[in-house]
Amino acid sequence: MSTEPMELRIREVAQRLFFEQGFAATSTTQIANEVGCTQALVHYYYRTKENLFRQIFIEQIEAAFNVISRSLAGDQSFDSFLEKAISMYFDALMANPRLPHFVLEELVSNPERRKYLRENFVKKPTYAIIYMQFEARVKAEQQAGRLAKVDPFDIMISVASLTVFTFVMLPMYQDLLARTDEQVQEFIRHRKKEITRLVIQGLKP
Amino acid sequence: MSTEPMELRIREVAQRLFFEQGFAATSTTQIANEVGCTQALVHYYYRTKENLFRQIFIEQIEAAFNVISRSLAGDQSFDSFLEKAISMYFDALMANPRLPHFVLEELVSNPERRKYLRENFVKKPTYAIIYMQFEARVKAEQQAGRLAKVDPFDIMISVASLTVFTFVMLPMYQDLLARTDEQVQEFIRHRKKEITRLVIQGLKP
DNA sequence: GTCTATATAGTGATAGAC
DNA sequence: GTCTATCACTATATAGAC
Repeated sequence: MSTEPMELRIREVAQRLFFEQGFAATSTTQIANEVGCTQALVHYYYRTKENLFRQIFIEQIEAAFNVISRSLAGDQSFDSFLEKAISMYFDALMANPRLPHFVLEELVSNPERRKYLRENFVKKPTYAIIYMQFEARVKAEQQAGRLAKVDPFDIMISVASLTVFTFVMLPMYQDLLARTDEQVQEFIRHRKKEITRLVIQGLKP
Repeated sequence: MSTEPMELRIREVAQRLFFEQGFAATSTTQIANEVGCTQALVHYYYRTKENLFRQIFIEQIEAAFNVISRSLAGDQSFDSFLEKAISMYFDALMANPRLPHFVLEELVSNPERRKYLRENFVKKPTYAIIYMQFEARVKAEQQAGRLAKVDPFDIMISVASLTVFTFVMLPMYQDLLARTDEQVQEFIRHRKKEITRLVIQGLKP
């Protein structure tokens, strides 16, 4: 039996279920059952299911943006910088493998979530500045002839595609090809190495 | 007013709604409303919602495998081969931009769909042979020193990641950055070029 | 703070009239 | 082949007792 306050327990169980099943497929009744309380209590603390979801969603998006911000710091060579950034994404996501699918699915299928992302992150000067620093860095490398002439935005999208897809496809890999958890872990580590290699080699001038 | 038979009209509307909203978020009542018939008629023709969905899902998966099969034929240089394959995927998906999200989402969130994929495609000798031909081709190129020593499976996954993600992220791009349809089209064409460049450059020895 | 009970609305599916 | 009517179920949300 957990000793945590109910409000927190509800939220933790809700997060796990939203991650596993998505918003639509998770009911407040199921959350209550797994917590061991009544469905009314879920609504007592969070009023609506949407509200409960939003709190969890916001927290996860913030955490993701923090990782991205930190990954762009440092002044090593550009190759080391790319390697470190990709490594940080993979490490963060290995601790939370269902996060990419959860965030992606909600952003893609629900315009309200995109609106939230736009208002609270994309428009925020903090994040705009961070992207501009990345942009400047890329252009400097290109001026120096150390990097292929590729739009910085493309670099970002390509790294995101390769990283996110690795984790989104995990249920398929697990189901179709892997037998043990260790094999799945090994697949992730392998993709991390190959993606790093592909991107660095692919961005050579 | 459409002159097509009801059975077909129901299926077409259902496909559009499943593509736009996914299986869970689409009700047979909504399908009926948009067709202009009663909900009972949907069940008369297809008995269950699951059954209606499966017919559509199967058809789409088959079409996708056909494109993949055809993309692996030919005996040009490996670079031309990669370029042609990626080009075919993009052309097929530009005519059907919501397909990647639809198929991915259902495969990721529903074990039954993966089971279907496994039984009917992955296990089928036809497709196993096609993959082995691709594998042999890659290894030959590597023997000849024209290609980096990368697992053929990694090449497949990387191309899939980059291609699929381009289309899955479209609603976000549209919402956050693009204003017109033409800009979206241009984004897709741009990514097609950049992905082709990245993969070819990234696979150099 | 936690419960029981319930209002309200929506779902997939079927029976039976025409 | 298409409709109306309805069943059994589940959902979110709230009112009110303790």
